[in-house]
Amino acid sequence: MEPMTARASIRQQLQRVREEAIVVAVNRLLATKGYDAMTVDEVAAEAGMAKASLYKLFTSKEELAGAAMVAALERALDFVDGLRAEAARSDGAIDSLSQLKAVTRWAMLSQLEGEMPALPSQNSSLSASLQANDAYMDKLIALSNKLGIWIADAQARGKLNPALPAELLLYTLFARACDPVVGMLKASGQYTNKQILDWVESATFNGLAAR
Amino acid sequence: MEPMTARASIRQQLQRVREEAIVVAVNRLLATKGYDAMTVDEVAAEAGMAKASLYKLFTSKEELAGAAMVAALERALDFVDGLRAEAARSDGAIDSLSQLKAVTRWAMLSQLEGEMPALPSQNSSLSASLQANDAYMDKLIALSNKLGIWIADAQARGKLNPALPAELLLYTLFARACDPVVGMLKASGQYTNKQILDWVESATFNGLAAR
DNA sequence: GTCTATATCAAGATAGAC
DNA sequence: GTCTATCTTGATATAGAC
Repeated sequence: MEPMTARASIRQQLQRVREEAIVVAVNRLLATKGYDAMTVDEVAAEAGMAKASLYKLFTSKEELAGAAMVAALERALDFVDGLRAEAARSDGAIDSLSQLKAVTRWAMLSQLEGEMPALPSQNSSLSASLQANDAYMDKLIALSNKLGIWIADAQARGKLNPALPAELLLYTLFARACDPVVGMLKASGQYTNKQILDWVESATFNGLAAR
Repeated sequence: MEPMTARASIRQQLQRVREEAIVVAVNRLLATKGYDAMTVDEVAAEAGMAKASLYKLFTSKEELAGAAMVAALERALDFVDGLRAEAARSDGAIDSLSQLKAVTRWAMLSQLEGEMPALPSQNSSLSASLQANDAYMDKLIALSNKLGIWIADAQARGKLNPALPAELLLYTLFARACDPVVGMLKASGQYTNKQILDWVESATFNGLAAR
């Protein structure tokens, strides 16, 4: 009996490694080309296996995208939790606005490095399947809740504009994670990543108008 | 000879009407579903003709999209020219920042009404063909130049943040025309169009942070 | 369990009748 | 000039050998 479970465990680990390779490939392709332009052939090639093998682990292209989106949300949640832990250690020296700015910068940097899968534009066939994906929805709601707490706090303290609905603030932060402006500035090739992040952060929180 | 030219002119007008019906249909579909999800069958159905007839007037799906994008840029240029005329009449009472805000609101309202075709996300097969489309590029550059003049003026007068590169300001205004936040707020169904426009305009120019 | 080869299908594009 | 019917292609998904 021991050998059997050991063998099973090894198999599971191998399978897990292959699954992760696939998810990484999907993530990169979603970030660079988007869902529609991504083909399953490309995913298989990049993950180093035949397409049929891939379909043993994931039953559809939509499921592939779902797994990559879940992984991206997990990274975001990890980052947010890291910030919370840091803030707890710093004993109140880090306010919620700084944390929101840090998440925004992290998301934009991920985009610049080709690691942030693009949000499904509404009406895509993808968005329907994502909304039916429990793992995805759970993570999305968890992330929204954690950001929502910071937003409410920042508004209550007068750091974020209290006249704006919290919903708009949340959506805007999500939108920055796949803001085309970031990619356009990078494509122009004249600026460093730090400049781009500083400017877009400034534009997001302080606005385009002079203060 | 007269009858022939008269007949030809009538034919041309009929053709033109049909072309416009097609462009309107493409525009609506691009605004609601995006390029990839839009099918030529849908376009033909919505324009009220067979697909083969449509292909007599436009040689490819990419050309369809190009024509719709050109029409959208022409609407934007018309609106901008209208603002310039108005400002000329008002004798300096309307400053460039107000004009930029007005264009932004107009673009977002067009989006809310399903009349603003979505910008091609980079790396799309569409963006390559658009960059090879002279009519499109001419209008795009013309619009960028006119907005660029307002931007430079507003920065020189200290109305727009002079620390931000003009390129970022321009890209940001274009991005607002297809900002997913606008659609998400509308989808929530709780807000009027005016509220949405006011809030997103405020977020864009004044920032999310309290002033 | 993995791969080669193939089925299936949707969508862009066209032929040919009228 | 317009339409019906068809071609063609590219991509998702699967069958079956090993």
